[in-house]
Amino acid sequence: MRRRKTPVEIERTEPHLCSMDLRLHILHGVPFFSALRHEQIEEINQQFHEKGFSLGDFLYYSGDPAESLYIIAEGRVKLLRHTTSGKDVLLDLLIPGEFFGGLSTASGSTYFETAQALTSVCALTISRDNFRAILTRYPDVGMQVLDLVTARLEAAHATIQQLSSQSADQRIAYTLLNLAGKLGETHEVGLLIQTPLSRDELADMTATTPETVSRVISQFQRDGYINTGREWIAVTDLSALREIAEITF
Amino acid sequence: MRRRKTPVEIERTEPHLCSMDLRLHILHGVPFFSALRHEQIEEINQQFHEKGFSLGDFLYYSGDPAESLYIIAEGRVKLLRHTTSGKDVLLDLLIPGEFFGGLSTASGSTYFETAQALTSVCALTISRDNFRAILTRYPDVGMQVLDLVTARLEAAHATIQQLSSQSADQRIAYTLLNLAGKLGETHEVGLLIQTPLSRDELADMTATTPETVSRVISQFQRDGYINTGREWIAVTDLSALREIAEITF
DNA sequence: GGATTAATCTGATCCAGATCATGGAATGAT
DNA sequence: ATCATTCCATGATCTGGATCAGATTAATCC
Repeated sequence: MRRRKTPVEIERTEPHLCSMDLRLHILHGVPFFSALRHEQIEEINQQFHEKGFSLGDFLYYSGDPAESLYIIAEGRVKLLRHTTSGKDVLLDLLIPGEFFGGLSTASGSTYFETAQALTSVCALTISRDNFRAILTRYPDVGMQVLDLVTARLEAAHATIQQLSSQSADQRIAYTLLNLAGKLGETHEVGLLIQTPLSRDELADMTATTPETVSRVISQFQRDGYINTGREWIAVTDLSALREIAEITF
Repeated sequence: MRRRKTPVEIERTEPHLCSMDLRLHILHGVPFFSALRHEQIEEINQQFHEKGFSLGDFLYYSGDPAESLYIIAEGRVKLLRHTTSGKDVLLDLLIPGEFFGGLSTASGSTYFETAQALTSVCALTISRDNFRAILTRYPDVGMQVLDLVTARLEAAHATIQQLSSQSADQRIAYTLLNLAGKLGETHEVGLLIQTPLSRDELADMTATTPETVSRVISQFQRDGYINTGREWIAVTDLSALREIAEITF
């Protein structure tokens, strides 16, 4: 068997569970639990369950009863919405330590988004009520979760601004910068976006089509701003992309 | 002097402060304070300051140091972002009892949006740190604020989906439904959107142009779905707009 | 009431990017 | 190694809605 040419190094097929050690390590690493002591984490750990998923599996669908909150222990998950026209809208791309799913009781009892595994995934789940009890019991944790949600709201507003006022190549440049910032790892081909990422998915993130993404990406490569291949992209010239995206701050 | 023809009934010019009675009444009415007892509200009231604004005044600009959180006591405020191309993006339209401004310490220390008065406004402000202290002290309040921010995030995601996948007339129909739901008051001309609302502003909310809004609005009126005039719109056929917006749930 | 100003409407033109169509290259299966 | 599949690149065409340009109408001012 030939070697794959992609520089992305992520397990993409087998589902798997995580060891108890990893679970505790993950929970310690979760930003909003970082202030808790080890015994508290161990106690909280009891309330979590573990679920494994393979590439392409759906963790849940939008419209399902929103009973659980998820934290990624390993792998990558995308949050998306389906539209009546069949086009998907990719809202977020989540990495280990991030939470998603059923958080609020106020906004109804079903998930608004669909969550799909981009790699093999190990996720920790907790019932919404148990999680809310933790937030109430440890106000500092609650405050950190609030800050995270606020940051996501800010990011969503930035996306709305992009969609409202920027051209396709600007939105793509902006999205690549975001992804590079969140998922980028230094690599010989450039700042490699460590997630399998197709033209289709990039189109779903930027409200464009795969054809447009392909054209823009090709141009970026010709201009020497990125390196790319089948399902991978690496940024080599951040400042050029920043200029295109008109990020001046 | 002739009477204005607009059916919208909102004080649009003079700034004004609110009486102490109104302040307490407002704070009691704020959803996330509703669980607090009167003495607690009175104590919290001490930490708020009062600011009056007239139509068009800016409460703050994006980029200003984010020191205060605002709660509207009276009037209407719009949250917007400026773009390099000069086009504004209108992100939210706030009514009495809603909060905005500096909430999180995590996401930097400046406002991400600009807040502008659509009417005369009386706003209550509190320092970010004092507000966060309240949230920590009363975890139930914190949880309610978290739910509100989560609901806003969900709304922002819905907007992203709209912008990504729907046509201009669908987005306009959707926005009118949203506004009617939030600001609509029963009136002889229909479900009147109780806020001065120009074609320009509607364009800034829907990522279109004033010309397109005008054409679509005119068509909606010809179709008998709405009544409209200079800076006002009233919805007469919600279900028709829902069908256009493809809101099937 | 008439003038002035600002919001709105409407037509004509144009273009970014969607859509349609096809060929090529990387991957996985056998 | 070969084939089948999936992803990607690129050309040709089409179109929704932006842009440009006036014409109308409502509100305010005097």
